[in-house]
Amino acid sequence: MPELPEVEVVRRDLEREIVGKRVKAVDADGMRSIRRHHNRKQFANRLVGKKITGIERRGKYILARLDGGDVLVIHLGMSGQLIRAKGTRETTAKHTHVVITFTQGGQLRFIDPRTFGEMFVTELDGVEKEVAELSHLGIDPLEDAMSWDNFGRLVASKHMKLKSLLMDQKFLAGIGNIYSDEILFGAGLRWDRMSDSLSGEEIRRLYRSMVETLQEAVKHRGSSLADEQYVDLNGKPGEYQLHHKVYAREGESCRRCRQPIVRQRIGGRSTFFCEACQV
DNA sequence: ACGCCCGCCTGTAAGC
DNA sequence: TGCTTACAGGCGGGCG
Repeated sequence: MPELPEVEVVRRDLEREIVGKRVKAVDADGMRSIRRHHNRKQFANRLVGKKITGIERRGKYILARLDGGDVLVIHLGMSGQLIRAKGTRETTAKHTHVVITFTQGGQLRFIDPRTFGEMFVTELDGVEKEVAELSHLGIDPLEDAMSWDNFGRLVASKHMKLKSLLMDQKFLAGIGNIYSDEILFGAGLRWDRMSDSLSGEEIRRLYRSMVETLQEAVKHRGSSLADEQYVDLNGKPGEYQLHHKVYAREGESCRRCRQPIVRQRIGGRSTFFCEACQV
């Protein structure tokens, strides 16, 4: 369940590790992970011989720019991992779907048991030079700086429960189940508060909590939970789970008021919050 | 316009 | 012990 902070950690790792490298070979084990392409050869052909010139992020998507203008887009889905390998001799993990080998040696491997993730190569579109396939994405909370009152106007323009709004990728790109709960705790707001009911003070708290929570999570290299797969490019788990205030803490005492954290299931998903601290 | 369900997936763990 | 069921949940699509 990599969300914005986990994807940002991997982006930074990739920036250090693969920028400047040239693709020598591409192996894909089937079509599931590269489903936007016609076949494996077509996917490989758009990568082989290309040099990686930069790594960007849009919400939960990683964009690896290639010389020649194309972009390799990567989404980790629920269980995707990008892992650096020294070479072919390193044992291949189960569910490895794509292996990119560089001319300078070294590999980038895409491992994804649940196969919700994907990779595709596309061109940059139009004057804006954007990825057309990602044009539906909303504001990136860390990349697209904006004033809190502008944020407030956007929030108030919707009539949605706060958690749904935070997780709506068309509105804000990058926030999922873990960080929406953590952000709302930080803001002292319940998940089911309506977005057009917030006072100026509450808007400020929400905006501040969103930015600070995501930044803190990046600092601690993201969240790795017992039942999830997230690790960085070197296979190392994150540590932000140790700082979670509510997520996966049902029955444990609130770090602020000592009352037990409550779990509610909404639409098949778990939501964690403190009934005393969040109003 | 929004809420909610489904289908896509596999690994893990709890329940019978 | 071994099978079945629930759960984890991002995302797109469909329906009310």
